[in-house]
Amino acid sequence: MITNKNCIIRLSRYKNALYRLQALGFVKVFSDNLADSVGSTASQVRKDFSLFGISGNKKGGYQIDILLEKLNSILGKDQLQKVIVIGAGHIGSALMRYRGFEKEGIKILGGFDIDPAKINRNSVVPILPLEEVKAFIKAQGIKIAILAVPDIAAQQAVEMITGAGIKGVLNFAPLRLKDVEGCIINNVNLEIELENLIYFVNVEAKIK
Amino acid sequence: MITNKNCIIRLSRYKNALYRLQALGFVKVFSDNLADSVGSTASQVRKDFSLFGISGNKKGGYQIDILLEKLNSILGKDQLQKVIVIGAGHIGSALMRYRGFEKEGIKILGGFDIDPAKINRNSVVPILPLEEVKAFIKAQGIKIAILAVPDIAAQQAVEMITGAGIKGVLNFAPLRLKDVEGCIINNVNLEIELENLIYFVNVEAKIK
DNA sequence: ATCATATTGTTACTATTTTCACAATAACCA
DNA sequence: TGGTTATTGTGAAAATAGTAACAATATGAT
Ligand SMILES: NC(=O)c1ccc[n+]([C@@H]2O[C@H](COP(=O)([O-])OP(=O)(O)OC[C@H]3O[C@@H](n4cnc5c(N)ncnc54)[C@H](O)[C@@H]3O)[C@@H](O)[C@H]2O)c1
Ligand SMILES: NC(=O)c1ccc[n+]([C@@H]2O[C@H](COP(=O)([O-])OP(=O)(O)OC[C@H]3O[C@@H](n4cnc5c(N)ncnc54)[C@H](O)[C@@H]3O)[C@@H](O)[C@H]2O)c1
Repeated sequence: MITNKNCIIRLSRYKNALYRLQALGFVKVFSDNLADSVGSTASQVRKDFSLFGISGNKKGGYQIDILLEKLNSILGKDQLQKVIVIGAGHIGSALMRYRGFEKEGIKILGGFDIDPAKINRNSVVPILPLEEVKAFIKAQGIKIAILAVPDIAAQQAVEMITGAGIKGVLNFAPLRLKDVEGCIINNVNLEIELENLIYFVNVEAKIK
Repeated sequence: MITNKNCIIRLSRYKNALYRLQALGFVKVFSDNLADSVGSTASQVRKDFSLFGISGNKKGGYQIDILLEKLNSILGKDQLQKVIVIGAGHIGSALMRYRGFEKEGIKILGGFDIDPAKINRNSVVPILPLEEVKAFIKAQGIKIAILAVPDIAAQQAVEMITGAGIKGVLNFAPLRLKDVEGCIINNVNLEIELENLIYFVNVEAKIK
């Protein structure tokens, strides 16, 4: 079982590139085409596929539609992925208004907030009171949540939603949440992303 | 010169943890304390420090204030980091309204948009017309930009701002931008982040 | 039908990253 | 003061990730 995060990210990139190639009318693809479109190497592409038992045709490359089917299945794109957002503030609202997730088969079913002023049951993605989140998760069988609450509220929120059945959290609050048994917590820490970028820009500047 | 991105991310985490420890009244810290607070190992902490020539005291651990000074210097936190945002839509606005960057010494000086309706020279972070971006970058000596424009606009936007002196871009558009000589492009691809999380949640579910 | 060629799939190799282990030594204690 | 102990700093080992090489083979050309 593959636990290499970068490898899975590459699979997403291959998938995206394949849709583009398909839209351009291509029916098959070679490992080096695909490598070019995602900025990788042909070896890496074949190695990645090999890890998942994906095979093509000697001299014939890979048939795009079959490849897409396999990648989509690995990535869970053969079923609609239901997601909720906790915290309907700046980031939470931006995510809920974003149309890009739907064409990726990711549907945000609702947002939840403690601030009564944020509640709106009639918006495209309804914003509901936090008290309803547990029932909602259970009723809809939701596994994935995006956490966009202030950092002081994050730990408690995670415990609440994992208690109700959430198995994966994408956390935007800039702190390390305590591991929860049976739940994967991934972080999007934009402060750290920027700090990282700044470091590498400075390093480059020093070389010259 | 260290090019290991994860290592630099860990430095950011150490730094953040050290501020928390300092706020709690601690003056010195041991590698295993620090490891605990960031979810790493004592060996990893000492190795990371060793790579940057940071040393502590045998049996005495590390003095937090000195350590912070060194980490801050490595991470470029000893000077204000000026940033601009291209695209004042949902994500761009959320970022510009976010107060969290300032306490990290990161200041968003302005946003730029092609849509005249978005322009607002009087908001806390002024939103200016895109035509002014080149002059602004040069006048203010800006090196870092956050790109929050629709994907079709992203490539052209990058070329424009790198031409004016931008050396690092944090790109939110879900596509691979062509490398630009002398500029580092890091991506925050939230579709892929979610896809990744979904994969690992599914894998966990299958194990059981 | 045969041959030359292009491309895969996998194994072997290399590089990078993390972990381990322990000598060196500063701090503390009796 | 001398001995004991806790902790660092680092080089060696292990684990992980990525690259290269090439045998196997399907395809298309003649
Ligand atoms: N906005 C950004 O650009 C940005 C950038 C980096 C990190 N972040 C992080 O993302 C998180 C959200 O940021 P934001 O700017 O959207 O903040 P925000 O204040 O705009 O929104 C937070 C929302 O969460 C709600 N909330 C508070 N406690 C809650 C709880 N227990 N349960 C449910 N909802 C709750 C609030 O009512 C508010 O609507 C924060 O942790 C912030 O540090 C934001
Ligand atoms: N909103 C999200 O939650 C979200 C999630 C994932 C990815 N993204 C990506 O982030 C980017 C921005 O998303 P958004 O939701 O903020 O979009 P948005 O449409 O709300 O905002 C985009 C803004 O960019 C401006 N713009 C267009 N072309 C421009 C140009 N050439 N120069 C300057 N400004 C220009 C538009 O006028 C608009 O104000 C997109 O690439 C999107 O795919 C957004």
